Amino acid sequence: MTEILIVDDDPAIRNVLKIAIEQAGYGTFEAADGDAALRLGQSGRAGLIVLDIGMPERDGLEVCRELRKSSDVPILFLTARQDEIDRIVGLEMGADDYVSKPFSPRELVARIKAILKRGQPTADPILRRGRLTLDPHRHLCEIGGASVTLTAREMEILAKLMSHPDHVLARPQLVDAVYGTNVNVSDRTLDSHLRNLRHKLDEAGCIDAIETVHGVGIRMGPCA
Amino acid sequence: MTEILIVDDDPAIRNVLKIAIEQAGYGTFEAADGDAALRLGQSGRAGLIVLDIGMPERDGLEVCRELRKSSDVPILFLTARQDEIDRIVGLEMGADDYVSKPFSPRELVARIKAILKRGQPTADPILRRGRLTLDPHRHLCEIGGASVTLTAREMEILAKLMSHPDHVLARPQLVDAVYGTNVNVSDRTLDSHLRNLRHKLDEAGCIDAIETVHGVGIRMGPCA
DNA sequence: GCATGCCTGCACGAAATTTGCACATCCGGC
DNA sequence: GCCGGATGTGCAAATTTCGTGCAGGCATGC
Repeated sequence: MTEILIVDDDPAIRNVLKIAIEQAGYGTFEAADGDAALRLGQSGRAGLIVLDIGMPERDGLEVCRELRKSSDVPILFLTARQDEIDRIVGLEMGADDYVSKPFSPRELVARIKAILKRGQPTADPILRRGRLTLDPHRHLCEIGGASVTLTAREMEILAKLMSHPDHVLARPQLVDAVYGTNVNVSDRTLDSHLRNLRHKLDEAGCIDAIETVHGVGIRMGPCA
Repeated sequence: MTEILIVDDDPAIRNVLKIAIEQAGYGTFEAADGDAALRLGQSGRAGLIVLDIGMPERDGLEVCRELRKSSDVPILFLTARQDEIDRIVGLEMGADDYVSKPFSPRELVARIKAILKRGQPTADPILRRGRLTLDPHRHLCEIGGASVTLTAREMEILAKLMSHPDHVLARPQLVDAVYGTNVNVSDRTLDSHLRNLRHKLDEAGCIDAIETVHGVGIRMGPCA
């Protein structure tokens, strides 16, 4: 049976959630603060996490960010204020959906079912690497919460690099990935894009994320 | 039947693991500390090892490092803290996966099945020899955890040597392996590369890892 | 039509590597 | 102990690979 982790600092709300969700046939377990949420979330026990954003100390966004480093568990956000919503609709968090307070239990359960039904295919393969997040499908890139504007080519190159973390990709491989085979583009062109990409990543704080291995190729570094 | 070695200093956790794993149809046997783990692990009886990182005395990382010198048995780490996770994701350890405490037995079993199913094809052929680890695909070289920077040629030569441990390779063979046949490079050139390689390995602590057999060729020594 | 942004890729300087010469050493056989 | 071939070493030229500044070509939006 799928188990759902409920995270909210308000016991009353936790209880409402618990009842609604269990009545829908899912198991539940709870966390009252960010730290506990993180610990339980990382256990892998949860098939989905209902996560309140507004919590003292470690808030939901932060918990989500941490969790995403090691897990792709679906997350459904609970939000109280409109401006919180703005912060999660972006890809930043890798949130799967959100529900505003006050919410109707019935709607909440419906959202949960929808998320679980669409199953694993978290649809868009969102690439993560350290503080760097890339969603090629939506053409979005963020570093530690700040969004970075990339051009089409930059996005393609970065996506290819990120989909093979740590691996050294030869220039021809990269060119093929971006332009398709049997296309003739100069190595200098690739370099130009790499330069722009590096510049942007550097500015956003990911210094030296793209490494050059002389005579071999390009590698996606840690992006600490 | 596949037998799984459970290593943890906490008897309670060992028991949880034992029950979960046996219920999944695997046999188990246990070790309560690093020394025992090493002894049992080297016996070759285990088809997989579940290894706790946080143990007094000889910790899991050290056990893994030792085991890797002589075995490719799959290892699933148990970790309690995030910073431990950081240390194993690198290639250094050759860990196959990890599970955070507290963990759900179900997930643990799922991970075990996944690892065993994916079988041997540990994907990238990673060369190991004593404290020396070489990953040609990632163009990474590590000695006892410290990374060593190699150039393209050095990497090729070392890879060739490591893929024939203890065998003496004639110079022509080495040259062919690196440059392809019917290429004309001076023996002095190979010597130059060997010199640089030796220098780097020495500095990193692997002294005399590359031996010369006068009149015959080059051999990859133990790299103690 | 014009401004703006992106894609390409040329020319050139900067670096990182590779190569191998000239000479010192070493090894093994006699 | 001496000799010739096999190796190791210091060094610097030759080569290969990169990064950068810059400019033309295009497509898009106004």
